[in-house]
Parts: sequence; C-alpha cells; structure tokens
Amino acid sequence: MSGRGRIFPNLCNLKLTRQIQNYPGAMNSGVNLKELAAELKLSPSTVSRALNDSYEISAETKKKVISMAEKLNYQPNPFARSLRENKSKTIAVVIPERINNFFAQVIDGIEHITQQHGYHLLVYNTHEDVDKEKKIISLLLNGRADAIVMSVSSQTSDVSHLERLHERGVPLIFFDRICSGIPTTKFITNDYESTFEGTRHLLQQGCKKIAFLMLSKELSITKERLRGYQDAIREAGLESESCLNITCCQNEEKNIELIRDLLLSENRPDGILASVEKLALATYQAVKRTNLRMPDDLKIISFSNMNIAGLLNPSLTTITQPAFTIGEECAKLLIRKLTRPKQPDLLNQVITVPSKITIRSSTVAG
Amino acid sequence: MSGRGRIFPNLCNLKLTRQIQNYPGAMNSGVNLKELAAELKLSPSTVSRALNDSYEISAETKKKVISMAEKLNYQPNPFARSLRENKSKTIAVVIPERINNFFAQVIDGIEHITQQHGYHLLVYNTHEDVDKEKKIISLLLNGRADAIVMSVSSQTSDVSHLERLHERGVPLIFFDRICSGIPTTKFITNDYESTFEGTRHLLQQGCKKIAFLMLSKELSITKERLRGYQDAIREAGLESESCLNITCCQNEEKNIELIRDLLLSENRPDGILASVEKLALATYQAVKRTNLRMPDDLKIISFSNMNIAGLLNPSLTTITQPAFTIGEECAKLLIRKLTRPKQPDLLNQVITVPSKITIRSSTVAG
DNA sequence: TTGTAAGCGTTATCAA
DNA sequence: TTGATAACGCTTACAA
Repeated sequence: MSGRGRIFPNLCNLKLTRQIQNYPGAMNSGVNLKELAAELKLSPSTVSRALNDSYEISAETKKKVISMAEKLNYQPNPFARSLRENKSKTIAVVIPERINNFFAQVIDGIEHITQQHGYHLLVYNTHEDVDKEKKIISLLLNGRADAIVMSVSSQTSDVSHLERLHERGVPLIFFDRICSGIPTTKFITNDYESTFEGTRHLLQQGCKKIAFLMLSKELSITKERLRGYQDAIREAGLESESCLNITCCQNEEKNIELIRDLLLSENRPDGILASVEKLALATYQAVKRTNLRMPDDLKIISFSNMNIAGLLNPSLTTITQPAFTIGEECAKLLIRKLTRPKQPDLLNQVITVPSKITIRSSTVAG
Repeated sequence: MSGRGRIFPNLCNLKLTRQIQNYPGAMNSGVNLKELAAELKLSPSTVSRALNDSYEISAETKKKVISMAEKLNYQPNPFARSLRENKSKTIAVVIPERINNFFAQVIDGIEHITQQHGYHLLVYNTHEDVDKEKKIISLLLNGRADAIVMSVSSQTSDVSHLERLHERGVPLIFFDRICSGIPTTKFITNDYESTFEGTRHLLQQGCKKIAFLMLSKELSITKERLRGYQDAIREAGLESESCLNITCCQNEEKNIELIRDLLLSENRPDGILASVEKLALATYQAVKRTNLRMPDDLKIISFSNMNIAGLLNPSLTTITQPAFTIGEECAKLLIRKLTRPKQPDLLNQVITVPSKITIRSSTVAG
C-alpha cells in the first residue's frame, strides 16, 4: 500500500548535493546518515559517532562531518533513534480540561523545562471522562512516551488502568488531582491549609453559613479541600450541620441552576467556597439570576488561576496555585529520572507547593 | 516566595514495588511481535498480517492471534512502525500562547477529530517568539509529525523557516494568524467583515473616536481587522485622521499603561475595538486606573473566546470565533490528506468560517 | 494461507 | 581512529 517514502531516487549522491545547491530551499529533505556518509566518503558508523561527539573520533573528522551535515541539512530520523535506543524523547501530559488556566499554566511550566532537554510534549485531554482517560492511557502503554504527567479526571475512581501503567514501569507523576494508591511522586498544593484559611476568612467576614462547592467526591483535591473547610467550620464552633456540601456536575447550565436554587432556598448560604474555578464562575452566573448582591448577601472565595479575577464584579477572592512552578517541578523530576542512567524509581511521596490567597471584593463587605 | 513545600515520605515504597513485580500477571510488558508469534507457533509476518486484518489470513487464525495478543497485552512498537511506514501518526500543533481560550478551543477541536483516527498531538507554544518558533519548526523537519497545524507568532515576519517546512513536503495548515505567502490551506474567520460590523456597531452607539488596538502590524489578522475598521470609519464619513491605531506589545503592564495614557490624553477615544482578547482585558484594567466609566465614557468591543465575557463589568461585547470548528476543520482536512494514498497537495486557499458578534453592556449606553 | 527475508535509519559491538 | 555488521520491532515482497 503506502509506497516507500523516498523522495529522491538514490542515483548518485553528488548529484543529490548539486540538486540541493541548485535549488536553494527546494526539497532538501531526506538526507539520511548513509547518504551523508557517502558524501563524506566515510562509513555511517563514523559519521554517527562524529555527530554524537564520540571520543573515538578525531577533531578534524568531527568538524568535517558536522559542517557537511549542516550543509546537507541532515536531520536524524527520530523513529530510528527511538527504536534503537528504546526511548522517545517525548513526555505525555494528560489533563481533564484544556480550556482551563491552571492546566494551561502547568503545561507551560512543563514545556519550559522539557524543551531545554530536547523533549517533546504529547498532550491529551480526557474531558473529565474516565473512559477517555483509559483509552489514552492504553495508548501510552507502548513506549510512545518516556514518561507521563497527569491529573486524573473527576470520574476516576477505578484506577486499574493507572496501576497497570505504573507497573509497566512508565515513570508517572501526578499533580493536583492525584491517585494516592499509586506509589509514585505527586505534586499538589496545600489544599487542606488553603481551604482552612479560606473558610476562616469567610467566617471572619461574618459568614454564618458557608457552602462548599465541589466537582466529585472521588477527587483527591475535593477530599482534602473539604477536610480543610469542615475543620475550619468546626473550629469556629459551628455545628456540623451548618456544613453544606454541594456536589456539582460537568454541565455548566445545570450547575448554575443548582446553585441558583440553593441561593433561593430557605436556608441559603451567605458564603461559598468553590473548590474549583468553574464553580465560582457558575456561582457568579447564578447570582445574576437572583436579586442577591455580592459580597453583601453572598461572599465567595475560590481556587482559581484566572488572570482576570480582579475584573469580575465583584472582583474574586482567590486561592491561586503556583501552576507554572508545579509544572516545572514535575518536569525537573522527570528529566532527572530519565537522564540519569540508573536513577531509582520515583519516590512514593507527596510534594506540596503552597497556594496564595488574594483577598478581593467578593469577600469583603462593601 | 513559593518555597519548596513539605515532603511526606512514604515508607513502604520499596516493598510495594517488589510486591508488584512478583504478581503473576504484572509486568507483562515488552511483548513484541516475535514473542507473540513464538507463543502462537506462527511466524511474525502471519501475526502481523492477522493483527492488521489482512485478507490473506484465515478467520480462524485471526481470531487466535487477536485473542493471544490481548492475553499477552501486546502493544505494537510505534517507532518500529513509524520507521517502517515512514509516518508517525502524530500531528504537531504550534500556537503562540497556551493560556488563551481561543487556542485551547482550537486544539480541542483538532483533537476531537484526530483522536478518532488514531493520531497523537504534539503541542508547542512559541510564546509569541519567532526564534522559538524557528527552533520548533526545525525540530519538525525530520518527520516527527506527519503534519502541522499552526498559528504564527506576532513577531513572525521572516517566514523562511515556514517556507522550508512547506518545501520539504510536510503538510501544513495555518489558522487564524496565517502566512499568505505559503501556498497551502488556511482557515480564518471573516476578520474584515467582523471588524467592519463591530466598528459600525460602535459608531451606531454614538462613538465619535474609535481606537483600534493591535498586537503587531505583521499579523495577518491585524491587517485584515484593521482594514475592516478603517473602512467602517471611512464609510461613516469620518476623516481618516480619526483613525487611531495603537500597537501594543507582549508586556501586559506596559499595555495597560499605554492604554491608560491614551484614555487620559487630550484627544481620548470614546470607543475601542480590541483586535485580540488580551488587549480588551488590558483596557478594562486601564479603565480601572482612571475615572472613566464604561460604557458611558468608553465603549469597547473585542475579539474574544472567553466564556465569561458576560461576567465582566460591564459585560463585554464580543466577536467570537468558532474556534472548536476551526480546529475540527483543520484536522478533517489533514486527515483526508494523510489517509488517502495519492491525495493532491493542500490547495492554496483561504477558508473563512464566520464569527459571531454578541452585544453586551460594554457597547450599550446604560 | 503461511513462512522467509529484506529493509526502514539509527547506534553499538567488534574487528581492523 | 575508522569500518563492517548486527540489532531495535515492524511490514511486505516474494517464496512455498
């Protein structure tokens, strides 16, 4: 079926060179090691070694080889190399959502480090769907990526696919939404402390009844953040019944309606802690459908990496994760693991990078 | 500032790993075609053909092979395959900015299509930097990706690197920020008409002096959008001198100051058309540093794919590009090109997908 | 219908 | 210091 991809009939290498020189910029593709070697009247192995700066090759030869390689625009075939060396120079990033500042920043952080080391980034979006996540993971079982950085979907409770991946020996790092059952390194923010502080802040601002908005109880971040919230409520001496845990879904409109109903209910909250950004935004939308005013009738604080939290009305008090740094740290660790020959496995540990709370109008009485 | 967080070592790491390795079903990784064939007492070629559903293989053999492949968890080595077939099943996406709803949506659209066809996505962020763009493109010269979808950086004026890529025969599609000099297919929105309409809308709302905010004059979108704006101004019978073209930069704070100075100047505009979202946001920030009120003193319309344009204060009138669709269309075209054996080259054409204007409070007198 | 063998472009081993 | 050769895992003529 698919014909051999050779573009030039391999007639004579000198001719090839002339062609290249005669048509500057025209189809100077497909020079491989063998052809480059022929042009230099050297063996492929010598040329390979020269290009890889082997100690066995004389400086003079190296110079000649490199200059000819540049002249002919030689580019090593990455697949031949991957096949031979059993590594892809590629890292896979698996996230639940692409239209999300937090994840975008993390990926920027990862790329910032990996690019310096010649790694490429495959990016996959699970759309918060476990089935998609499983498919994606199964695609990564065959060595296409040297390592994986991921944040699990909110649907993920069965983690057998991740266990399998890990057991295969693929270096795997979790960030934000982690899988504590998988013995590897995880990067998170200080979820407990942040929500504890955030809740306390709401209480200090006079809130008597605070609702906690979450995506899914399965999520590691939900659990930790919920804990921080509950402990702060308890610490304030409020009864446990004043805890109001609202589980939202993936459908934005439904979430808005759910929150609106909550806000119109008898026993409505006067404070909200949104455990993820999108639920804060849904709350803003919901409030617009009521007569409530923020922050007077309702105060809100949310995890968020929006750059425009200050432009919302009222401006949003945020718990901001150091997303870029988290990405960088994940990448640094992986690079270390991948580039040292006999590096031990990634430690089963959780590394915490603290978030920063920025108080804005949404929690401060006008 | 963001110091290293606490580390919580988990003690039983080593033990756990060993346990896993002792599990009978675990670590069945690395089963290759040869081993699978040996297990089946068949030749590798037969197994390969069976797995690829070749007509030459009996139904019975196929069944046996497939079931054994599943049992042993056989995963073909993608690099061996890529090397052999001279294709990577990978598409590269090159964008100038990752923390950007428009580009994120486009990538989601691309992924939506390519995933169905078994393609993987390498994503690269140029950070609006031509030099980075050139480096990235040079990395894609060696066949690592079967095709490239890209939007150029705002610094890109010399396009020799893109010409070279195209001449190498790598299928290349531009979207949004295109290179008209490269004879391939481009997807854009109706930039001219949208800005024409947008400007007219501002004029209808009573604006007498409208400023046009742009990133770089080199950008294709800048040129087209500027044209639409200028023509609308002229059509309204205003002098050309009432055109106010403001070239912004990559530094957000500088942009805010630039716009604030503009708003405080003698001859300040009463309307703004922001050719990209970030400049609209910079304008909102700038306005906060003045005593001006929107929309009364200043009306603004902007290209934007923010989902929360309605939550800004005032809510932002937007020109929204069909980003997801654009991504899908790029991908569909590429898939067609890549999967048909002798598909002709991508046509040198510009395909336009219309944007949608949503009028909100930022342009409607209170 | 199945098997044998060549080859994709590298790198590594061994020999010269 | 350099060259010949094998090997990575797969697909596909060609043979049987």
